[in-house]
Amino acid sequence: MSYPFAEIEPKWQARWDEKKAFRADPGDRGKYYLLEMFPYPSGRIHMGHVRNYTIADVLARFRRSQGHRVLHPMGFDAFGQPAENAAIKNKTDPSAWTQGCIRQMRSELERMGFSYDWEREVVTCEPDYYRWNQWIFLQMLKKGLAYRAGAKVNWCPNCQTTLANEEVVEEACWRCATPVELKELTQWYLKITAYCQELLDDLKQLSRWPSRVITMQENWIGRSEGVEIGFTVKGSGQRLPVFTTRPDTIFGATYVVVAPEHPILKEIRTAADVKKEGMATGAQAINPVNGEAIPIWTADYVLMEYGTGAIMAVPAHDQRDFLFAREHNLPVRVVIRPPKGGPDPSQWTEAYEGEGTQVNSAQFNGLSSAEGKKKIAAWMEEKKFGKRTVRWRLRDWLISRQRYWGTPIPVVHCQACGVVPVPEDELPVTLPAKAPLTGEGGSPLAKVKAFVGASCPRCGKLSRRETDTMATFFDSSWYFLRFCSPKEAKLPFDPKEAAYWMPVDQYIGGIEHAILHLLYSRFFTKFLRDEGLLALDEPFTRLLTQGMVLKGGEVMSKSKGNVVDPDGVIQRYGADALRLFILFAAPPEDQLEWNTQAIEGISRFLNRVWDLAESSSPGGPKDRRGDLEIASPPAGTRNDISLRRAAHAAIKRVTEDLESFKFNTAISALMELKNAIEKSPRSPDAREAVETLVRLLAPFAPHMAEELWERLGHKELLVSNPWPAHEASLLVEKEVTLVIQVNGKVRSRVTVPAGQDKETLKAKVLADPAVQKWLDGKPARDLIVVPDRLVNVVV
RNA sequence: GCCGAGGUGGCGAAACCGGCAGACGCGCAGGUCUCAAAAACCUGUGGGGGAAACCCCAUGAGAGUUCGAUUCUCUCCCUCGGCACCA
Repeated sequence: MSYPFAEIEPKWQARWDEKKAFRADPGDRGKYYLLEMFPYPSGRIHMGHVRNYTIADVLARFRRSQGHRVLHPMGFDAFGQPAENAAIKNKTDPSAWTQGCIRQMRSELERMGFSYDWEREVVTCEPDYYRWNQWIFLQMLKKGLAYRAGAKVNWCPNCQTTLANEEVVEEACWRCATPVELKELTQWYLKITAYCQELLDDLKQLSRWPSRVITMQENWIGRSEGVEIGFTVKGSGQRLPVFTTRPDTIFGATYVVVAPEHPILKEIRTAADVKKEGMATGAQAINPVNGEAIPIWTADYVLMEYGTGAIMAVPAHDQRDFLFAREHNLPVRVVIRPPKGGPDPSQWTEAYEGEGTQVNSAQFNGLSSAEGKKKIAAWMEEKKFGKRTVRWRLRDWLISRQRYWGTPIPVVHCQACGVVPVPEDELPVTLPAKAPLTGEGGSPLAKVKAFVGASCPRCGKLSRRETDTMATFFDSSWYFLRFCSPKEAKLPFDPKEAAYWMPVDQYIGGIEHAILHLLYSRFFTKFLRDEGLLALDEPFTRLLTQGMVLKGGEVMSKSKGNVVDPDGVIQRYGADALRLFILFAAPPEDQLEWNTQAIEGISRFLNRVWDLAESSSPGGPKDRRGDLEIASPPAGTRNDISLRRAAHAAIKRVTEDLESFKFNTAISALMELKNAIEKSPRSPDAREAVETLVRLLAPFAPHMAEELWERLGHKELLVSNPWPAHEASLLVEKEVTLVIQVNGKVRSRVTVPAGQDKETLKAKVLADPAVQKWLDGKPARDLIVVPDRLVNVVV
């Protein structure tokens, strides 16, 4: 029979709630802000949530018992398109749908025993929250960091809305995988590119982030240093700047390529059709460094959005140019001689992109290409042929969405005054309760007459309210600040509270947010710092990205039909067993394969801990093995300290493992302690060992730990009990068993007093019959001693 | 192609700073209890040889450094994740 988890789990959840046990109250070891990426309220929690939040909860409980003042909040990222789609499908409205989902998820999170300070709950679709989205937007507008621009934008024909660059994955919508179209639209952007350099540089401060996240952000920001070179069109003299990172190859340019959308094509060509894969324009460009006229081509391998939309082609030293030149019979001129192989390009099968020696490069001949790169760039700048410059891959962030369930963008379009911001004291611009939702395109808000009609804040005339809403990534870019003072009414957050709690000491979430959410949050933090509301550069000191939960080697998903519902597992095994399993099955960053048999094993472990503790509590029943009488130990002498030692070794190990997030080995240490107690049930130290086990178990299986703690006769809550400390003196070994190796192979063992010197050991080891046998009469050449561990006899 | 992470029993995984490879758990095998089964409990469990003592092999493959390598260096193979006409 299992221990009664179905009774004790709700009992302790209610007790913790009653005692407000998880409020962010003072502690004497400083603050600790622990945050998980808050969930999108989709209906039910899934195993990914369980894993994410269990990892965090163990840390929260551990830090609390160490005396930290822990801020561990939870909220809901409640705006967004899925709620709108679900509302259409279920003939309800997004607000009601979302509120229902939140209730459901909140109760599931409570059933897991997660220790949140629910008084700080933040729900982004509440006007109390999104008014501050609008406020932040207006500050950005004032600073020119929010702007409207017409451009070709990514458009998802299925979702009927625009997408940010970050939301396009392999040229398809990140949400529904529909191929993305380009559409010319006037939209709202945030100027994240104003912070390019800082977003890149400050990655260096994030030494506690996983390196792959850093790399992904670096690649996404994509800084390249190069030279913008002033080519001109032959005849008209019109400017045609190109961007290159390889100024050392300028003398090898044999043609110029412009993007098919390049505006210059209108000037130099009359024919309207532009062959995408590549065609000559007939026009020529002048290379400023040598006055040479080279043909201008157009091809779609040159992108209008990057650099200047035009390149100088150096087929000898760029593989794409090389292939293009081969195909169109364009000349190849070598200007970097490789260390091996000659400069005859007709022999080449591919471009040489490495370093070498400058040739065919006028006064720069003979220089190494690395030197040539610097000298030629400097020379071009001096001669005004071009200027050194930096280009970024990162684009500004498109935030307009043509959807209903989001934060209204707080501006008004006036015929006379243009775009006019809604005054701050009129915020929030409230989302109307009802709007005609069809999912068929166009902003639903545009069809709500009462919403659209607004008087211009400047001239008072009837104007049209902006009907696009904000991308929900806006909402999640600063929610961690709102948690610091969730009821603040004058500003998005109280700067004093933020100064105390920020930065987030530990952030935990999925790797899928490595770019979007984390980059946007870093941007917002820097902006709010520049606004004087924050005094820090980076919001998240330490980041843990947990691995995915798989079943049958695949991510759990409805379409694959391999979803394991957390609630079902709780009913069958209890929340404590689920928590323990998910921590034990794999290290937190690794993928985790769901295994029903393994959770049976965890359940077995918990039952045995229960029996051990019960049999040692006053009047408790006997253990199921029937031979334990821990409650009334025989009047034994304390000559055997092995169980005490085991208990204190467990304290040390679990503490260290928790510090370094090694939950799986921490749990195996708990299992070892349990095994040790079972082996010496009559030891006079059994009671202390059991209590230690219960205390160490508390962060992992908090309900069982509280219940057993109470049954062991304690009155106070275990959550407010300090974390145990180990007695170092107990762990000092008086005797050690040394491994004896001969030539690096284990041949024997010897038990000796700890800390014995080499000479004494040598005599002992050489006298060992097994060593004698392997020496076979030969003298020992050397003796390597690793203190209290190993002796290696070298023959 | 570039960048990042990784490859250890039948499975999930351990192994501090270069020092007993496989802790802990699952599974499996044998046993106890039972009319029987399940549950629970006990014992064993990397591969090979041997009656046993004990010996040999083994951390993707191959080399190197070292008294000693899962750990450090080099080459190669494979898996997973991210980015990708970025000039």
